[in-house]
Amino acid sequence: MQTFSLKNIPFQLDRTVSCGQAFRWRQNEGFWYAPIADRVWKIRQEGDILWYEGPTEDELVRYFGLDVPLDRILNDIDTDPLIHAAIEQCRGLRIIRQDPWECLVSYICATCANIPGIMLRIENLSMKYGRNLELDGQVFHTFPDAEILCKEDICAVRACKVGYRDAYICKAAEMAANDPHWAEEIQKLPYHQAKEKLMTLPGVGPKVADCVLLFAFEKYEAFPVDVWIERILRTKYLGGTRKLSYKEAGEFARNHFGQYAGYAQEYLFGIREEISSKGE
DNA sequence: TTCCAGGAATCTT
DNA sequence: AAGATTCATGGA
Repeated sequence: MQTFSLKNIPFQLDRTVSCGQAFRWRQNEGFWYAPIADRVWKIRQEGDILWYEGPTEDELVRYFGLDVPLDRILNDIDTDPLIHAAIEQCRGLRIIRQDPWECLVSYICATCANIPGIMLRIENLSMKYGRNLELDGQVFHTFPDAEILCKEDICAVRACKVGYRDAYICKAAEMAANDPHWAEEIQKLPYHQAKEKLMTLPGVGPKVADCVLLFAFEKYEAFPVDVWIERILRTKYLGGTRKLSYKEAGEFARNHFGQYAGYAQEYLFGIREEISSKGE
């Protein structure tokens, strides 16, 4: 087991892995476990110490974005009382740098589903098509490569209970398998062009594209607007009754929160239940 | 049972 | 350019 010192590095592991941005982390006896790429990662936080095994230190820092100047970003987006409260409550929540392929399929599976439902679908796909890994007597499954999924029949994929998303997943697999450099190309593009390119895939609309850009491509202008975020913007920021269009919501947010609007989105998402249950 | 969920595609106005 | 409908599934 290795250690990493978080001195002067704000980080909350629990919040970061359980806030709904990544779908494969599970807690067991004080540790968080997840299959990341080809290995199982095991990690826990005690104050400003991380205990971990699985990744190298560089991989750990990169995945959790520990090299990102979080305090500076939070200071930058801290433009009103509500986001201020979210920052107070969630400080240390970081945006994870996920694998682009797994992230893409995950958010294709995320449409019209709650977080437990998304996790189930990802797990089903991985159990059926991934490879087995084991740690501490627990079995994990790698996320299936595009090269594997693109050879699958739509019906076989559908058996993973992905519903109408079956064809979308197969199409995405075909794209990724035929164009191994797709992710590098997206990475190079500025936000709006990267988004347009992702949206050429069936099953990838503005919301899914924004999630993938934010959680896998470090495009922090991306501001995913789901039903929760739309409700918060409408009732707490714009005081309106009319439902906001996706474009309106995103433009307002980027204008209001600035270049790190994506972080603001994740912090507001982090307190979505509290906001919604305390009445309009 | 009913309603809802990190929506998108397709059809109607 | 906006609305309404449909899609499939599981959680609450």
